Amino acid sequence: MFKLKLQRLFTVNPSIEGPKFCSVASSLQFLDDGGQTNHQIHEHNTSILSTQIQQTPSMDPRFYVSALMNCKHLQQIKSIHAQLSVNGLLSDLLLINKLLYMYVRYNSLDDAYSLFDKMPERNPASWSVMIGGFAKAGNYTNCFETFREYIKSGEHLDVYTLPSVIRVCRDRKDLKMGRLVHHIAHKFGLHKNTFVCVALVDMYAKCGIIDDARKLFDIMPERDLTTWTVMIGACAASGNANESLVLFDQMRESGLVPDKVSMVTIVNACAKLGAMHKAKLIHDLIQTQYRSPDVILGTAMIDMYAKCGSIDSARQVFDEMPQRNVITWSTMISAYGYHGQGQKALELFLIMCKNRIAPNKITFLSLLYACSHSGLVKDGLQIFSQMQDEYFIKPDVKHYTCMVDLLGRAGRINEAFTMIKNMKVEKDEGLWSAFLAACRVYNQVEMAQKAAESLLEINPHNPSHCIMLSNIYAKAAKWDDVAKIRVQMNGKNVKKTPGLTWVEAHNTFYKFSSGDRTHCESNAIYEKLEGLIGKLKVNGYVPDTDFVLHDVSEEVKLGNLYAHSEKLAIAYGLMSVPEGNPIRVTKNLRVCGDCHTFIKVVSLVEGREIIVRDAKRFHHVREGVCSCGDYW
DNA sequence: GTAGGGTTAG
Repeated sequence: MFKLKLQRLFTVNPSIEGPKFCSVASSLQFLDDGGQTNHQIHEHNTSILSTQIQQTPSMDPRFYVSALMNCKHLQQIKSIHAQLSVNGLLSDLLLINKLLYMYVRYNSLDDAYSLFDKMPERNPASWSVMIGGFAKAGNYTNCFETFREYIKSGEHLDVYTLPSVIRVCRDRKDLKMGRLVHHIAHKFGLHKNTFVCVALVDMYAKCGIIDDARKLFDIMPERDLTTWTVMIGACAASGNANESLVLFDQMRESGLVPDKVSMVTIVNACAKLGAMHKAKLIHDLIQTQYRSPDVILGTAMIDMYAKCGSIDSARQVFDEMPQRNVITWSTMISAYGYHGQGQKALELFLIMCKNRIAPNKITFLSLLYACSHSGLVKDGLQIFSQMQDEYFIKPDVKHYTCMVDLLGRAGRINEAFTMIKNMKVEKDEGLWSAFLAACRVYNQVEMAQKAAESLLEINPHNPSHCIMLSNIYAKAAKWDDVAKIRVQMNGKNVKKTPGLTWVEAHNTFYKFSSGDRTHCESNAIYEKLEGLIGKLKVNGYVPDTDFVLHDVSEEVKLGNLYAHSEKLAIAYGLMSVPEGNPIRVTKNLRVCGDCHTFIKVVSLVEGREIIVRDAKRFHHVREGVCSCGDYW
């Protein structure tokens, strides 16, 4: 139909060629795309179009502008470019800028630059399009270089260029350049522009300078939805998701209504925090505003509920979503993984394949992770082969790490080591750490030493490697070696990250550190804990001092264990969370083995469900049994 | 011609 119409038009107007032809063709295509079926309207529009072309002089640059805008292929742009050359129109700045813009839009930066380079004169738009093009393409060197030329050229700097350049600084985490651009913005009086400020806030935040980001945010003359959203996301990214929630409320109080993007940002903050009470409130808010979430928002909500400990709510959101993509499915598979439901992850993968959703690298990573955390060694090995043989996805170091973890947890240390030796991709810290952790569980001191040496070679400054090796020596009672590492660590000024646990009660979080006495009900908490441990011992709980990692006497070891942050948090949870409700606990590190046993016995003796989110996964503990199957 | 969104090993 479309072809026919074009042919007819061409017969009526044989003079139509090049850009005019493109323009007419695109317009007709547009009419077709609009589902316009009325034949008469078609005829009418077609005739208006041809009359216009006949009446307008062919040298009018406006024609070429509209023809350019209608281009659908790079080849069309090039053909118009050639026509402009022939007609001597390459001195029209507006037209060249449009051409430049189209080259950038169709990712042909070489064409764009060769045009830009030859331009006899340029205006700020020319610079901005070229620099923005380099920025979007991730061509940092050319972006900065062209920006430098722009500044040097003495041409007026308008507001459009800066955000692109700042975004590049953000992506490269180039704080030095970022500060320089900030300085330039001041110099040209553009530092109060909202677009510039938002880009700067985002840049500082992503470079880890959250204080500078916040200062800038606080003094901004006007804050729109995007500004707030950037700041809310920045807080969550810098580890202060609680502040994100505070800002979100302030934003709403200021009269702004969150859109989908800001909802996604706050949903993420909630996921980071693991705050179930907030998750429900935000879900309600989303439901009042939208009939159903879009793919991105829905996916974020699945992740939020999963990370807040409710795999059932996550699945419900998943089931109710009108549209899902590979990321949605992968998110749900990951969720089953860190909730220790490997079998469900595998089942979901089968359904996903039946639905003809093509899995990607991350889907497989989530599957392998799920297998490793549920002890499904055979399935994991099979998935690993399937990924390569059926889907032709090459494993990267993360997939190998999962495999090493899978084999290592199952005690198949030699197989894991063979895999590491034979793999063709570069080995990193994570890979060796996974292997080292397995060596530690199975007391393979010599293998552990190999791993630790590789680790310290890759990164001599990472304290956790030193701590891990010291833990292995401690477990093997090699106290001399422990002492040596401790001395090394002191010399390097490396310290162990302190363990912290939060418990959710009275719609808020209470934080505990090891041996904490800062809570106002501290005395009662210790009393509760003491009574609890007495009760537990009667039920067969024996403190496991293997997990105390200093060379101290048994008595002192017991004392340290006794006041671990998770024990204090759970004691307080028992006091303050109403009976019948689960106790929700979040720990910044992984739960130690003794605390894990403690939690299981508490769940049995007190008849309480305890949901623990540690640095890597969830433990659902009920009636003395943990969902991780003691396998974490 | 300029700013903000989802999954991922240890």
